Amino acid sequence: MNTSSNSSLLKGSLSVMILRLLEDREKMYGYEITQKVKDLTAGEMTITEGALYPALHKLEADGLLTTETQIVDGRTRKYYSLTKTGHTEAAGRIAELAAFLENLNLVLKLKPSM
Amino acid sequence: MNTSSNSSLLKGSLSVMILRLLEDREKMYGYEITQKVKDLTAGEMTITEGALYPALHKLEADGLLTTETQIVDGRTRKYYSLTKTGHTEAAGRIAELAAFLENLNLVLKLKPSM
DNA sequence: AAGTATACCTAAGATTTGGAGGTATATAAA
DNA sequence: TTTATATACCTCCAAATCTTAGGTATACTT
Repeated sequence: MNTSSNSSLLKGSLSVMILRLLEDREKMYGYEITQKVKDLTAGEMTITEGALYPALHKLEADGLLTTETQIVDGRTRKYYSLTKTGHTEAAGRIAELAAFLENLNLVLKLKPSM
Repeated sequence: MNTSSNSSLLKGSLSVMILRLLEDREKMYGYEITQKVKDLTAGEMTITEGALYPALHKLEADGLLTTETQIVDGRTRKYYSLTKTGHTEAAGRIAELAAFLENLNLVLKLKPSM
């Protein structure tokens, strides 16, 4: 019965998105990531915090990210950035996702970028 | 530690692939689906049976597919085809996945179809 | 006789995600 | 002044989907 909520992520894509964003931006904090994704997708994609923070913590635990906490305007920000391993892994995982997406398109026979 | 196996599916994409294949083909049986996907992707994508059969059963339970069993060369084949609801739902879910993929590309900033 | 291809299936465990809930500060509105 | 909104972090539970591993059985090839 579930028409499958249009907002839901494909499981596995979130951590790759995080890695990809951090490739471009040096360092970002959690809330910033949610806003950036919302911006990039014109509000169509929402990263929920219940998914984001566990994902960030796992990437950190796996040694791909390091953190640095700052207090800005009285509020705590926890900045994440790629480690050396993180850079390498990011490249690999992004390539892997790209390959998967290509194959997925072959099966779905969707027009390029659609 | 897990470099995330390159063969793994993005969770949620399998059922849409099944629906998409059945839009084109009228009816297919499980084993045929695994081979078709392998064919379309030059062997790069493998649908495991442990994922496929539960997915088929769920689609059937949700009323999107009906089955028809035939015995061919002494072996049982269970053919699946889209119900009327299945056709409608297929269109919706494919469009939804396409929209998600577009947004994902916006975040990943990948070249079209790559 | 044994292995491979065909053809179906299930069960256990891991992973990921969404939703709901919680805490706290700053600022704007009522 | 109180309330709502935006910023900013977090955790727990339940649901869903997948991988791995196992099972059964027939047909064909070696």
